[in-house]
Amino acid sequence: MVNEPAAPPARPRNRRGEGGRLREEIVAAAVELLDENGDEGAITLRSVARRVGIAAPSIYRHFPDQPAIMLAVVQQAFAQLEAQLRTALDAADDDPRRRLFAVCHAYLRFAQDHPQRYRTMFGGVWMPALQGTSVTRSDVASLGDTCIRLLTDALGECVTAGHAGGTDPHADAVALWLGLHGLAHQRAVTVAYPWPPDIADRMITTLAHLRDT
Amino acid sequence: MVNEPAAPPARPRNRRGEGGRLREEIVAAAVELLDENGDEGAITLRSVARRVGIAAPSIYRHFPDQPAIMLAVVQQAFAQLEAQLRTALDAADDDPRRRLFAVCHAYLRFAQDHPQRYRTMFGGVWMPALQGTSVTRSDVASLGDTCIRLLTDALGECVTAGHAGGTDPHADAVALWLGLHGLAHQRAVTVAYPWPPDIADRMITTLAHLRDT
DNA sequence: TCCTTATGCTAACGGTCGTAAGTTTACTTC
DNA sequence: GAAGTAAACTTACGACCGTTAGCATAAGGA
Repeated sequence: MVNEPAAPPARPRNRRGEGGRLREEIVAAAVELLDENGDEGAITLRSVARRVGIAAPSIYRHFPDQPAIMLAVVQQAFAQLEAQLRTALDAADDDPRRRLFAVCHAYLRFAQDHPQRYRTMFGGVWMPALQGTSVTRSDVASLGDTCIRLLTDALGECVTAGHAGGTDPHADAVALWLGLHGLAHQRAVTVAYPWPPDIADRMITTLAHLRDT
Repeated sequence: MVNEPAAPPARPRNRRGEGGRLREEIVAAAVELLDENGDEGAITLRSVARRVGIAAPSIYRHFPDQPAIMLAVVQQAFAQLEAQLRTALDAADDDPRRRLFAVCHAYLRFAQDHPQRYRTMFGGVWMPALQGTSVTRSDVASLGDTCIRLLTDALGECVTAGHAGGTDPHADAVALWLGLHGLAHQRAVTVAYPWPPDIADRMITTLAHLRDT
C-alpha cells in the first residue's frame, strides 16, 4: 500500500492552453492505481495526486469531487470496452455467426485483460457512494448501453440469417449478455478456477440458440 | 451516513460464560450496516462498535482484525444462502425438473432479497484487501462450493431422468451457475432495469438444456 | 517589458480509521 | 465477604482522508 513515499518527479508545468492535459494524466494515474492494487478504494485524491506528481488540491482544478475521478475512470473504461468491441467487429468478416463470436470474445477478453477495471465498472459501488457528490444518477445510468447494443445487433444478424433460433430476440440478447457477464465477472474476481476449457463457447452457443452448423 | 452520533444504548454486560455472544452481535451489526449503506466500506471497526453499543477496542476480544469481521459476515451469508437452497429443495417434490427450478429460484431470490450481501459475497474485495491480515486465502477459497454442488446435483438429477440433455454435465452445471450469477449480480447492482419478465426461466431452461415438456 | 491569468503549490482544519496499552467493572467461586 | 478473572472501557497515537483558503510562478499577449 506504499505509493512513492516521497516521489518528486519534478513534473514540468503544462503550457498555457494545455492545462486540461493534467485531467488525462489524473485519470490515467487513477486507472494505474486501480489495476495495481485491485481495489477501487485505492483511488483516493491524495494517492492519485502522488502518482501524478502534483499536490492533492491541484486536482480540484479539473474535478469537483473525488467521486468525479471514479466516474471518469469508469466512463473511460466503458469507452475502451466499446472500442474493443467495435475493433473486433471491424476485423471480422461478414458471416453473422463469426461476428457474434468475435464480439462476445472481445467482451470476455476485455474483462480478462483488465479484471479490476471490469469489476469496478459493474461492481456497483455507485448508488451508495454518490450521495451528495457531483456525480448524478443519470451520469451512471446509461453507461453500458452502447456495448449491449453491439451485442444485440450481432445476435440479431444471426437470427435474420437463420443461424440462430429463439422465440424472443430481445430476451435472448439480454440472456446472452447476462451469461457473458457472469463468466466475465467471476473470472475477474477469482484468482484461478478450473473452468471447463470451452465454457465460453458453450455459453455463447447455448444462450444464442445457435443452430448446429 | 450518520450512525448514531452518540448512541449509548446502556448495553448490559454479558454474563460470565457468555462473552462469545457479543461475537454474534458484532456480525449482526456488520450485516445491518452492509444492508443499510450498501457499501462494504461502511463496515468499519468503529461503526460496528457504535452500532453494537460497545467501545471499538472491545471488538478485539472476538476478532483479530477488521477483515476478520468481513470474513465472518461473508461466511454467515454463504451459510444463509446454502440454508435457503436446502429449504427450497426440501420443500420441493420429487420431480427433478421442479427441483432444479426450485433451487435456481431460491438462489435468485436470495440475491434479490439481500443485494448488498450478494454483492459483497461475490464482489471480490478479498484478494487485495487481505494482504497482511488474519484472513488467509484458504479461508475464502472454497466458500461457495457447497451451494454450487447443490445446483450441480439438481441438474444431474434432470440429466439422469432424461429431462435434460447435454454433452458435458459438469460444464453445463458451471454454465448454468454462471448464468444465474450474471442475472443475480446484475439485479443486485442496478437499481431498476426493464428485464424481460421471464428472463430467469429462460436462462435456466436454456442453460440446463431442458427438453420441451 | 510588463501585466494578466492560467497553473499549480503550501499550509492547515476537522474528521475517521485501526490498533496498542493499561484500567475498571461485575460475575462467579470459594 | 474475599478473590480471581472474564468482559468491556478509557485514553492515546499515528496515519490517511477530503476539502478550503490563500499564495507563488511562469506563460504569452500587449
